[in-house]
Parts: sequence; structure tokens; C-alpha cells
Amino acid sequence: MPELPEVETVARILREGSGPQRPPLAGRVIRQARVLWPREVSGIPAPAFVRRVAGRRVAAISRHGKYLILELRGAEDGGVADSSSASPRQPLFMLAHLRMSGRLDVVPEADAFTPHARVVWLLDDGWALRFDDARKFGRVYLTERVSDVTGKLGPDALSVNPQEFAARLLAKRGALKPILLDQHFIAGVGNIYADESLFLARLHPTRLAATLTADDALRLGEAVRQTLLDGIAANGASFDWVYPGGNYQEHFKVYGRAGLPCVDCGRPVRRIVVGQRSTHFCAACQM
DNA sequence: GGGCATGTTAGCAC
DNA sequence: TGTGCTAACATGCC
Repeated sequence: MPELPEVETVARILREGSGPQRPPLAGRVIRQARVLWPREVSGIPAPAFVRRVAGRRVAAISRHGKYLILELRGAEDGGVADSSSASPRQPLFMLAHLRMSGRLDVVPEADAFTPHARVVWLLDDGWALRFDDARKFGRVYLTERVSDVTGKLGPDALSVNPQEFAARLLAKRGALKPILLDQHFIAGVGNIYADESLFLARLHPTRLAATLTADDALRLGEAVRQTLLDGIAANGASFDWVYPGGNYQEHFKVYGRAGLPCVDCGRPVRRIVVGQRSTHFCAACQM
């Protein structure tokens, strides 16, 4: 389910909770972690991962691009002491990337071990944090420096302002669609929001960045920002069996609408493949 | 059974 | 160095 608006929605739910069936994760203490699919834990052996998160409290939840960032602190305030680390007060950061089918939910401990549960963190008061991931592409990281994981990414697609976006874009040479999907350019845009942003900006997905005017580039920067904000306002999009959540899919103008009339001109939306990704656009409206 | 899928990355060619 | 293509990762739905 993972593009920036969906990940932002997950971060908000983990911070604030979502009704009595989903209390907040923020502030809770991890009693114990269980790694059910070790390949999902990256950069650290699973036993060390389990040892190092035990007794830590989730102090803050943030996001960069499509990465969720959980700040873990020693739980001196009533939690179990962290006996494995030389300096238990030093914050640790646990990052998660949902890739294609990952989900991260606080659930009752009794419901934690679903068939596709890959990592489960047992919390206080009978709750658990569950990383469920049918396709096993998702990843969980543990590090003392967030930049070890996110250092090569571009600026977060919502933090970058349209002027900065335009300047970066005008320095590129390739086609617009692959540039938007390149997480080293800006972090957070995926296939759906790339197509929707290009439609909003009236720019063709295979248009070369080098042919854009400064005004074109600025318009695309504003379109990306607006599309992501619209997605967040709808709590993200729901993706069939993978992610029931928001309702942004009801607002798609081109994505998944091949053959249907363009909402602006009525001509059929076209689907092509660009950089191995399915790409939807209106040939009359986007140039 | 074939085709498709929201993502990322290594390897390779130019 | 930048760009772009292919394959791979692994599974489930239509």
C-alpha cells in the first residue's frame, strides 16, 4: 500500500491511534520482538535485532519518503532495563519500508500471529505491533543513525518546496515519469501519485525534463505537492486485497482508468509502459 | 495458466 | 557520471 500519503496515514495512526480497536503506538514499551521471517530484517542479524529492541519505548514516530521512522529510547520510566547496550539512553531508530504489500498495525496480542506476520513486537497491556507482509518485500531496519538508511534519498516530497523541486528537475535529462519515481530525486512519490501529478500538471509522462520551461517545472512541483496532500486528506488510497484504508482511489483521474474517458476532455485515457511501470495519461491533455 | 500488481536494487550497456 | 534497461525478490488475485 505504500506511497507517501499511505505511509503518512500509517504514521498518523501509529502516533494517535484510531478508535478503541487501535490504540496509539507512541509511548508504548516493546516487551519482546519475534522475527518470523528473518529476511525482512535488514542490516542486523535477527537475534541482535530482537535483543536490542527489547525494553525500549517508542518515543516518536516520523517519516521520510516511504520510510516510517520509530525512535526508540531506553524505558527508564518503568520499562525493562536494556542490558544489552553499553549506553541504553542512546536513542535507536527502527525504520520500516512497506514496499508492495506491507502493513503495520497495533493489534491485540491474540491477533498478532497472522499467516503473513513477518515481525511482531509484543507491547505492554496485551497489545502488539504487527508487520504483516504477504509478498515479503518489506524491510525493517535498526540503526543509531537514520541517515544510514535514508541517507541516499532525495528530500521528502512534501518537505521540498516547488521552487526547489523545479531547480532539481531542470538539472535532469531523462523522461518525467522515471524521474518522479526515482527516490534519489525526491522521496515518496510512487506509480499512482506520479501519474496523477503529471495529469494535474498537464505534462506527458515521457516528456524530457530538458525540454521543460521554468514554468512547466514549477507547475509540476506544485502538482506533486497538491496530489500528495489530496491523498493524505483522503487517508491514502485503498489497494484491493492489500490495503483497506483511505478512499483516494475514488479520486483517481488517470491511474487505473485506461480506456475510460478523460475527466477533462472525454477522450480515452491511455496506458503505456514507461521504465517498466504501467503509466496512465491523456494524450490530448498532457504534452 | 498467464498476466498483472502500490517498490527497490544489482548488474550491465551506452 | 548519468541514464535506462533487465532481472530478481515472492506472493496473490483476476
